[in-house]
Amino acid sequence: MGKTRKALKEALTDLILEKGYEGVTVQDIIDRADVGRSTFYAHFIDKDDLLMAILADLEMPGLDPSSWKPDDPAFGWTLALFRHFGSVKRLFKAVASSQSGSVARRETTARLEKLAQAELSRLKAARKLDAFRLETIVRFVVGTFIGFMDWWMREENEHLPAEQVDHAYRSLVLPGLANVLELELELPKSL
Amino acid sequence: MGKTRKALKEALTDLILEKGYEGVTVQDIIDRADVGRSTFYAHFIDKDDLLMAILADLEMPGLDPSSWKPDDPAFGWTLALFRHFGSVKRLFKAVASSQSGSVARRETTARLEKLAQAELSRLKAARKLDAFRLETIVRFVVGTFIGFMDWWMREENEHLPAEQVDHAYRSLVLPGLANVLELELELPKSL
DNA sequence: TTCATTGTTGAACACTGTGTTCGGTATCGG
DNA sequence: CCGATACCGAACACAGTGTTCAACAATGAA
Repeated sequence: MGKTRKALKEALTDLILEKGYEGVTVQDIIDRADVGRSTFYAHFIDKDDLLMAILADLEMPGLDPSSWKPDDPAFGWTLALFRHFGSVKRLFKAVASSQSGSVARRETTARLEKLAQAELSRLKAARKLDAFRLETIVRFVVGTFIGFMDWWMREENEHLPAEQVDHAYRSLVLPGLANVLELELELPKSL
Repeated sequence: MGKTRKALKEALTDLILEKGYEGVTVQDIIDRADVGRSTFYAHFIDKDDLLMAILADLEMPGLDPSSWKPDDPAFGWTLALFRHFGSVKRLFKAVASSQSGSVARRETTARLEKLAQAELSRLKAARKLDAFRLETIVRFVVGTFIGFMDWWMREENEHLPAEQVDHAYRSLVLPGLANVLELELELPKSL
């Protein structure tokens, strides 16, 4: 349960979307959640801590590298990722928007990097790469993914279906991977 | 001149590198610069304003789209950009590191987007694109560029020559562009 | 030199926001 | 009804911001 915790998380989510993370004060949060000041600090260390709790609510389910099969298409799971984040759009916007900044962003990035890492070591082509190049590629894959998420979450693009975003992502990112990994990947073409 | 202004800019640059933008207080700055509190506010509105002044010091010179010739190679100027930012590494790290956050980052991004925009409208292939796809591509080019800069500025990668960073950037980014623009670009291969 | 201008100083202040403390109240299972 | 647990909110100490002001220093022109 935790009715109070939930109220606090919802309050912060709302407020971030209204005026950005930096602009929200603890007072704002407890007013909105209708909760006493000391109660807030009984549940969370500070504002950042509450943000992390919200972040935890958008865990990525079913994106477990251990469930991948050897001949799944390369990076075939990106659509599922876009779909998942799309389904928790509101939370994602609050948590990963450029305003809420670094805290949550680092977390998300780290998780995605593990995914990409796993995918690359699955593809035999990655064997040719030393740790250094591998890290470059991982950052490229994840950085662009986050970039597309940011772009998708902008008001003008919100309405786009996950399929279209994924298609754009793959059109722009996969060719570069194919190039450096010396792999053949199915490339979508027109944007 | 502006001896005081200079002292303040140098103080903030130092301090950001030491403990991150958020952690620096106005008191820290004026102590380091050996300047009175009121003097600080006589010169700058606030900490952000001072940061912007530092940012202005890394203007990108000679990267003027109007100097490009019609048959320059596509995106041939990225090396010059990497070189330039590399030459003001210290400033760049202070100003654009993930810690100093959004303010400066937005500025830099906006400038780079203008560059990329200009380049795309120079390439005849861009004619086929509507504003929507064009914006996607611009964000991709600039987002990845900033991503590479971030990566380059990490302690472990600092020593890399601009040429190598540019090579990695082009290897990963250009193929995607070639794909969606239906262009032939000279692609560097191995990372 | 004298004088005015311009830049600088630092103490004092009001203000906003943080995180803690504590006595008191509400709620609820047993 | 009891006691445990959660919650309340006022009060507080603290850190940081941005402003104000009277006084001081440096410069340079007349």
